[in-house]
Amino acid sequence: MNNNTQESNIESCEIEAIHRDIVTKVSNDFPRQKNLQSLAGLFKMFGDGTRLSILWALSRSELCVCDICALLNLKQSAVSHQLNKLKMSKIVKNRREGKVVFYSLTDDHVREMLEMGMEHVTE
Amino acid sequence: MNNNTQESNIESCEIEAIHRDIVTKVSNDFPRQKNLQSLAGLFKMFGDGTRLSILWALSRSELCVCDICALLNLKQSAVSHQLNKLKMSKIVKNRREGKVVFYSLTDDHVREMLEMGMEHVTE
DNA sequence: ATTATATATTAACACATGATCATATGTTAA
DNA sequence: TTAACATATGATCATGTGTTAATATATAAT
Repeated sequence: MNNNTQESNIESCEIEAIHRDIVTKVSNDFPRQKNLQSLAGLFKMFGDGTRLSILWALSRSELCVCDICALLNLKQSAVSHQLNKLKMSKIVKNRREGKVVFYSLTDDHVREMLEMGMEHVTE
Repeated sequence: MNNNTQESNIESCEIEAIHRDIVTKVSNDFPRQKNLQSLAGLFKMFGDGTRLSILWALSRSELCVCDICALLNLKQSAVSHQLNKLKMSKIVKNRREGKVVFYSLTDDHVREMLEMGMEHVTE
């Protein structure tokens, strides 16, 4: 009877109240903030047309910067900047061979995510 | 001998040249610009901490706006704005029940993508 | 009708982001 | 060393984006 009682199934939402049972349940196996932020950061890298094109290309073959520029018709500087971001995010890696730097995906997870996403879009 | 010949495996990159054979190969089964843009748009929705939290919550249970606010400790306005974007992107749908509006994921693809991404992050 | 509650919308602002240009760095060959 | 080339980096600018406060709308109860 006192107001500490958590009454569920009552649809009042005065300040913070809600369907408390459900919220509690969802709240229990919720990812750590840290992981959610990382995940958002990962998705963010996929969330730009230029980067996504680059990633798709790299999912087909290792490529040098110049290849990517030609393939996607982008300025070298733009490509380099985006590759740097992708590298910071550990999504791509690179190796130098003389003057040329080759980029490739760090692992197959990325490829899978691209393809799963593409399914969603094209279905 | 004339300069129309496409010499591959020659590492010159004067203006647009490159490893032309590889570029051509990659270029062939490249997604349509339209689809790439859609896909980038989809990933962009996942690429924000607030939205991602909301989506993760919704992947566990249908929730009303108020539930989400309480669960994630966010302002109602912020939640409403992000839910609107997610709805525009066809990632979530909603139904009204009296004063309360319940949101849920439109399909299971989203859940799969979230989990696949989380694997990548937590491994 | 009036009130209370849940959600949506608008405008404003601070901040993040991508493209570009100019320039720097690193590598090879002469 | 110098020249040529591939790539990287820094600064700038225009645009995009998330949050907020204030307000509007919608529904239900009195």
